[in-house]
Amino acid sequence: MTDFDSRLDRLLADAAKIFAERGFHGTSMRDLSRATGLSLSGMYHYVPSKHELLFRIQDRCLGQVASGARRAVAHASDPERRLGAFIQHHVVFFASHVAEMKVLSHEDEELTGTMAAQIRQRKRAYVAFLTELLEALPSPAVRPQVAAYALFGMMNWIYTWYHPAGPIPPDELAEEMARLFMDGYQTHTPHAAAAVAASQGG
Amino acid sequence: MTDFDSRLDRLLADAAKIFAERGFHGTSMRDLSRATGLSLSGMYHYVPSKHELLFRIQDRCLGQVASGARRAVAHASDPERRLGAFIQHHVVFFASHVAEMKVLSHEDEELTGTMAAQIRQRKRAYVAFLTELLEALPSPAVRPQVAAYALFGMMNWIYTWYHPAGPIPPDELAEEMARLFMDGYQTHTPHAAAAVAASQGG
DNA sequence: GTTCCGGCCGAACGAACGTTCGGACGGACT
DNA sequence: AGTCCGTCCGAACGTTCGTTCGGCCGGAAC
Repeated sequence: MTDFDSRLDRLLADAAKIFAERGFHGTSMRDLSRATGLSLSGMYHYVPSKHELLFRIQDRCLGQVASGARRAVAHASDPERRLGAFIQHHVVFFASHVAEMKVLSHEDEELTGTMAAQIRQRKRAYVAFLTELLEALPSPAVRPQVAAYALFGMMNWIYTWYHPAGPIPPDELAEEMARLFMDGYQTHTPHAAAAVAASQGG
Repeated sequence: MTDFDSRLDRLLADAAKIFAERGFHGTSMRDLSRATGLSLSGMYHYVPSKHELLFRIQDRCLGQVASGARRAVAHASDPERRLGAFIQHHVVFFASHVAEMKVLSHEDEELTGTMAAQIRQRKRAYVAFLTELLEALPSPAVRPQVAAYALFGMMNWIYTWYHPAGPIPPDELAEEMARLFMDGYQTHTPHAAAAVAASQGG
């Protein structure tokens, strides 16, 4: 990796943090200048525009979750474990890349033209990937599409309340969300609830 | 209701629509002027600032969901039905007030000072209300707080993909989400799945 | 030792921003 | 007829925005 590339990476990471804090429109290039230590005009040697900065952040992050998910799912044998692996990976990845994932989730409609189209397409592919996992595991009551969006909502909402350094470790949160999605909050089917309780020694 | 108040209501509704489309920071007072038909300075007869406009939209909407939820829950007898009523109401309300609810969900960190504090407090109360419903209905595997945020995520994510006029009617979506939250996607407990399938004649 | 070039900057550009101000208009009161 | 007040406006305020431009600087190339 060249010197230029590593400096660019640093810029993207810093920018993601500020975008996550103040929002894309709420952040000025001067804010980024202050946060990165680069001068206002200096940043334009790494990126041709503020929008491209957002695009690069989103595109890179999307590539990382998607390829990570594919890798995680590949290791699992049956459809149910595959779905579990997807959830586990997405939640843990989210927790360890909060800024980028918040920017990816929250600044969804700020890009236009080609950049917007490319991000939209990659997002669709990622959603389709989950939908296929769900279709391989049909539910009697819930449409796969609805289930996919509901699950993404559950997981992506994380950035509004969850603190990775708080009392709940990321992998525990992932486990809890996987269980919630697969088995439900489960209060009115005592036998199933008891089975789950027994299986965890509680 | 005075003439002034009804005009203000109209302004808030129009502004909510534009805020939902372009975001708070992405919307200029000139955009709102164009959309409402009022002049740029004319709008300042109804509201002292752009931020107060956002606050009024959020505050009113929050009051409506919260009181609606209380009303819906009051009619239900047992804890499980109460939770179901809450979900049903929240989803259906969301679907019929998409713009306002999107602004309420998405423009969460744009207010400051007193206005931010007031909205934050009312939101906390609304979350607490759901958390109490969940605590009255303990789950063996999922913490009520996690369940509450997961459920809100599932429901509030709606604005990113759901179209009320599309193939899925709001009350059907609500039903599906309630079932998903309570029973889970349910594929590995055949007896429970079969029971649900039988109960709906499938 | 001179040239060259990538990295970086200060200063400035025109445009757009939220907000203000003085006044125009018209119906209700005296 | 004259006054008042709520409604609304055009024009402008100062500020901040994203972006550009000309040039400085230091090390590599010749």
